[in-house]
Amino acid sequence: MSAEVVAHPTIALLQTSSLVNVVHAELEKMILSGRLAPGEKLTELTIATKLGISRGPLREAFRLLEEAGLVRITKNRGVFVRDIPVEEAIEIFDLRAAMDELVGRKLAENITPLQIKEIRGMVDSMEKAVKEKDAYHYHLLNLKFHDRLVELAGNSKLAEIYRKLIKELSLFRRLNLEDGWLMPISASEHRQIVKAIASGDADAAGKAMFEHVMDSKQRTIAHNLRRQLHTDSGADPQAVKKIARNSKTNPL
Amino acid sequence: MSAEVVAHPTIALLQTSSLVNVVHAELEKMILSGRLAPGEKLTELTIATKLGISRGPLREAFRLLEEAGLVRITKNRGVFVRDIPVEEAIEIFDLRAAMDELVGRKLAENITPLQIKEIRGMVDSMEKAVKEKDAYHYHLLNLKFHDRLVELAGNSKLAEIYRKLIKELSLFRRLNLEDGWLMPISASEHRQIVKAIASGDADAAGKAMFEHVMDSKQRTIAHNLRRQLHTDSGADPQAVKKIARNSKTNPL
DNA sequence: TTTTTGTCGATTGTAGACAATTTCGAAAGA
DNA sequence: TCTTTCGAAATTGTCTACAATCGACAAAAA
Repeated sequence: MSAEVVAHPTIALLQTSSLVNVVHAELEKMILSGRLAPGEKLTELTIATKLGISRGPLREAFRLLEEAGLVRITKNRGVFVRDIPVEEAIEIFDLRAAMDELVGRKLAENITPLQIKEIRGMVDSMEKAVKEKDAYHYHLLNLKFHDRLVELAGNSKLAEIYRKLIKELSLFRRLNLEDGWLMPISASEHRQIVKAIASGDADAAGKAMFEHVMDSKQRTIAHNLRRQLHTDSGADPQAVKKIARNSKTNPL
Repeated sequence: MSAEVVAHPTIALLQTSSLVNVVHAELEKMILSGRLAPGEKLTELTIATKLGISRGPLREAFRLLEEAGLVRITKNRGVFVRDIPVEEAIEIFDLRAAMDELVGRKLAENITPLQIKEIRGMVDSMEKAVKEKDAYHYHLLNLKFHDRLVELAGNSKLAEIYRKLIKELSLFRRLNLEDGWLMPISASEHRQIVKAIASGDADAAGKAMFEHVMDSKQRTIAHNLRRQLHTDSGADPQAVKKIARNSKTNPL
């Protein structure tokens, strides 16, 4: 008979993680944290040497990142951290809004009292961060809050795709971290979302989630356009206005 | 000044497609067509030799397929065509239903008369296939119909993810091709979808799309369970019933 | 000066070799 | 007969080497 499998952490790690997995995770972390900036070139030999591995596994990790939308691979040119254009960010926000609406509906119908307590606690933490004007901590809590909501909705495929979208989005909005003045608004919306979910009103919960994401989209896009106007003085104001308008009137 | 770039087909092909891309496309085709069946092992050396390439590019192609959810890679064990479990198929259907509802809403609001004519033509073709009892042709037209609808919805990210989901689903439901007796039902639902879209009623169009996918899910799951009961005589009827019930009462 | 062409260095694409691990069958033992 | 053990063959993981391609700069031509 087979003996009971006792997972020793180190052994389990060796069994599951190849160089490809480790490198993939490491690169993803570096990209999402911004240590590798959008547009930056990832030279194979440089990175491979830095990590102490050969180019083979690294190239495999690159392919994983490519399919996930985090890097762009151009033949004979190399690998670059992807730069998400505004249009794509808008599309992702619209898609996310739709998915989150579903999450809200689903949660309003199925959430347990214990889970309500849990997410209410997360909102409390976020309001605490607002009071302390800790934008970074708020940012992390915000991500965790939405991630947990999607997880609780009970469709793992939905959660998987949602997380992928969030990762891609973070390539676009990282520079948005500093807009601390928006935290109070965002926080009150979270409070409202939890309230709607707890009330069991699917329509209200779905609407609250949808609106929250669309508001977040407005804030992010507007902030980004403002920033672009500052840096690229050559930007076409007409085009910018057009994008801003579309981003408002196309809720998907 | 820069001369106009005239794309010579062969040169363009060489510039864009590396071995990895070609092999990736080829393997995907083989998986989706069923020539490589779910659960089947993909031995590196065998395939590399058969394709006349080395293992390096092949392994990179495997990573692309892995991230797309078409194969599963287990360390030191190898690469296997993924076998989509019923639970996951159900999740995908639910997700698809939600996405298609959005597609319906969006189309009802924005579709042009020319586009209406186009999709109406596709429905005509499908009804023709029904009359001729050409299940295979109907299947292809059906895929094309839904793909086109998503494309017309105007959110490329949505379309991209939708297509990915369809590919994964096809790993589950290929065996469903022969349920020819359901074609008339499906076809009439298509007719109704186009009608709702053309009427400009977003709610109706969204609902028609949603219901169509959920019906399709019911048909597919039921057919699959029936089939499993035939082959695996050891299946637990209780569990089957439970799955069937959940698949009905959890519209996401 | 401006444009074109040629060459070199750097980088990516692919192949092959070796090491590490798993699989499978045969032999030994219960 | 069934289980266990052992080892060879098959397969995957990783590395190194070589070929193909690109980008940049210098030299030549207009």
